[in-house]
Amino acid sequence: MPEKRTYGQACPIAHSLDLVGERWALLVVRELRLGPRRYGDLQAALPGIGPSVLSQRLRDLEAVGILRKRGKEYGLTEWGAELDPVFRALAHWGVRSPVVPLEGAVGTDSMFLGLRTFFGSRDPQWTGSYEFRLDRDVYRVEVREGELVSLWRGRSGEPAAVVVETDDATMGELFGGALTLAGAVESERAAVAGDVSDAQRLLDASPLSAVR
Amino acid sequence: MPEKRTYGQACPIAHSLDLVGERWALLVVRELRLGPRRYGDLQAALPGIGPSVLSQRLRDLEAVGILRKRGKEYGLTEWGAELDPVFRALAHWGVRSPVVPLEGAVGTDSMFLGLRTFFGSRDPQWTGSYEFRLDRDVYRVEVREGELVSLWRGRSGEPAAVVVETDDATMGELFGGALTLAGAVESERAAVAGDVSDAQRLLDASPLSAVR
DNA sequence: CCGCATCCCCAAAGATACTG
DNA sequence: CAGTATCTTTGGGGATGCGG
Repeated sequence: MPEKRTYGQACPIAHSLDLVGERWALLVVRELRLGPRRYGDLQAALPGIGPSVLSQRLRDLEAVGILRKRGKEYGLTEWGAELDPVFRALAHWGVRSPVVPLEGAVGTDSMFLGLRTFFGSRDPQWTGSYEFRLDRDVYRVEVREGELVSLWRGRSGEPAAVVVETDDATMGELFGGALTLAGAVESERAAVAGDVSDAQRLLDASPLSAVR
Repeated sequence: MPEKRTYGQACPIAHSLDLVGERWALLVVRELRLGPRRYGDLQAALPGIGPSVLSQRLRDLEAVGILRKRGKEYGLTEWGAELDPVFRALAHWGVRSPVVPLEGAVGTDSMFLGLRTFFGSRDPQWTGSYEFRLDRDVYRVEVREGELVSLWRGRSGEPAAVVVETDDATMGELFGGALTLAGAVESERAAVAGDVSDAQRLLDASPLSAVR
């Protein structure tokens, strides 16, 4: 039995990289940040990973306690979820990259993860709950006293104050600022139950354009 | 010419990993966090890396603008230095790892990087400058109004208020809390010019034991 | 010496096929 | 759908060598 390949350093950074530094590992974890997913979901979200590598990563990450398999779903453990600051730091650094700009289609997960990462508001007056029903997934967002306190895939217990129903493409335009929610409702590309301008506020709270 | 291997995703996290996600890449950057180093220094600090991989990483990291070669020294660019929050996040996560505890000798760089990462003090009264002369390297630390404002390898312009001269091993014990600076001076394992208790305060400001 | 390039070998990743 | 099995390709680890 060959022993696992490691950097063999006492440094906590090297240790972290021993755990999540393998190719694809952090991207697998990223896919679970908004909630549990199944094997097929991960494979679809990570084009190019190949089934054997995905299996390997899932096994490794579970072995060290970053994720746990429950039935057919893989979900982050509490400790795995604590990688959040790492993702935040990487994302904040990455968007400032002078290297060839990012291109390609963004999935809906990425949009909401971007909201979580770049959410900016300290308005203590602002409290609200939002639900976005898209083509495939539902996202639930909770803002309390100006802080984004929770953001998950899938509907939550109690109903949200504002419910937005639209398709993935329109959602992208809404997050990108190319379209306002009022405009989308006007052209019947979105339906809203609740306060439209309140939901618009949430869309504006992720200053993606301001960062680049 | 085969085009570079990339995750090919628009996500800023994936993009970051395209830049620093290759094996050894982040550890090379880590070695430069306290100041420029030469090829041989890096090779010595990264046992097992192998010369070709090190060359490759240095070339790649320079190509994307994370580091720059000046004469024989490799140093971080401003953007490269902005990876600091990533290292902080990784270190904070890594020390909480439930996996087999870190073992092995820690270099002096790691000790001072630990100080930078886990420095905890908000005492606005505290301002001071410190120089540590060890076996091979000199480290310069600056605290202003309770904040660690600078920490570099090599001596700085003006002389520090407190100068500690000792060997690497003793320094490790000092940071680990196994030995007090007063005790080290007593047993002639360290020599101090300036306020001993002031320097001790700095050593105590990195609550390594409190973290685990 | 130091800073690499070269070579060889193995382990990990990519691609595809296949099975419960 | 959820993976395993197999094959090929690529990249990393380690030793050696060579030029400045």
